[in-house]
Amino acid sequence: MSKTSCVGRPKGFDVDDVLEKALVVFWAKGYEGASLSDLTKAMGINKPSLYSTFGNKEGLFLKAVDLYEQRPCGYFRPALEEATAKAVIAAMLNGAAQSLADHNNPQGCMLIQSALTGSDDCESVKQALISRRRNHQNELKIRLELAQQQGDLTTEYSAESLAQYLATIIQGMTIQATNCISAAELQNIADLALSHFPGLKQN
Amino acid sequence: MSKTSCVGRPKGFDVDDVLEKALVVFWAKGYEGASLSDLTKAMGINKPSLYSTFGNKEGLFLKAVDLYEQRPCGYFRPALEEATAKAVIAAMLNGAAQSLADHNNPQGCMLIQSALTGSDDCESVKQALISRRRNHQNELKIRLELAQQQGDLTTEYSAESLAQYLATIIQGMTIQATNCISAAELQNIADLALSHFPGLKQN
DNA sequence: ATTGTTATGTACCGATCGGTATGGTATATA
DNA sequence: TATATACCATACCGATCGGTACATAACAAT
Repeated sequence: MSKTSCVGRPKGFDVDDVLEKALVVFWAKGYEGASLSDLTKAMGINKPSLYSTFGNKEGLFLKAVDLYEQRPCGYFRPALEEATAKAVIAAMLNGAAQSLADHNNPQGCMLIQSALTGSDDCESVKQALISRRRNHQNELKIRLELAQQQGDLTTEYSAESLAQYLATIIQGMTIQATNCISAAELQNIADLALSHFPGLKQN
Repeated sequence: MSKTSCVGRPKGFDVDDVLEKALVVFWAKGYEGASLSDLTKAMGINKPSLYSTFGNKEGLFLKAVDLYEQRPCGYFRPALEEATAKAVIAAMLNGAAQSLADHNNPQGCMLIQSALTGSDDCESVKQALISRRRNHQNELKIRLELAQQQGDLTTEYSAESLAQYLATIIQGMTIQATNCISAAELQNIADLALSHFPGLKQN
């Protein structure tokens, strides 16, 4: 995408590498809680390098969010690929439980907690995250509609309602994950949710 | 409680009144997102008055959180007083749906969103909110244990698990409420959760 | 009216915020 | 080797951050 610059002094750092470092800082401290000195320290570069590469703080954050959604340990997209509604929902809940309990990562979900509140300056970032959350829920709705067509999810409730319900439970789990609860407790929540999820056929 | 000061110049404002104004600002912008100029402007007082009355920003915030939990429109404590487990859970879910949909308030739940992330400076505030969330969940657990003793909640699942599960759903609803969803959608989530809640007997 | 006490308004504090100007340094092309 | 180009380090910018010193204003007690 960005043409490899063939002239001039080469960059002294790997862009993807430092973006991962920035991601962790934003994930843990939020958009406004992460200062530029926090970021540059973690990334191992200084401000002019950051600005020439990523534009500004907001640009860096949005690229970090892109990375967050695309990283291989994400559970959302793979879950959508499961064969049945029950398998999709199980993969979502179990994936959330495992991912949120992973202590190699900051606690909680970056899409939710990094700009839930903030000063007026971060309104655009807040809206960007809300939009991503809604997009996720919509992708889930489309998958559940397909399940209803394929017959492995009842039509007692609309796919939209069920997608919203599942999204709510997962969002709740992301908050619980910030409350220092154990992996077993998170898994227990996932198990309860799956075993009582509306509209699932027994297989 | 605080003895009425009978000497010296009287305050030019009502303490509870300005605290309510501060509460709204913290609720909407979070602890760090709310600046002192935001606060003093909303409260109609200036900084020395704020500091002499509330100590500092953190003291003001904690007193605002106290007020948040005690205000008459809170649904949590009244729900605990309901007669049966099903009535308690229904009151929680319906109360959350109605409260979160009320556009006279900022979106979402102050206990969750006002310090979910932030700079290192706000660690004590974060912990204070986590502690309050856990206390709420514990009060709910105790109520559900009573329900199990009284026989209107099965013992298939522990009261602790069920309290955590309900807390998760409500916390998820508070996030959904920040995503600009409608009152009807929130109520629909509450209805789904209640009709599929584990351990409830049919009455 | 004087005194003691408390509240208020203004102006200020050092620190940090996000962001940038500048000059030196390292590399590819010619 | 000369030159153009891009990166890096430092030092700096105005604005805002949370918090406070100080003088004045308003009240109660005397």
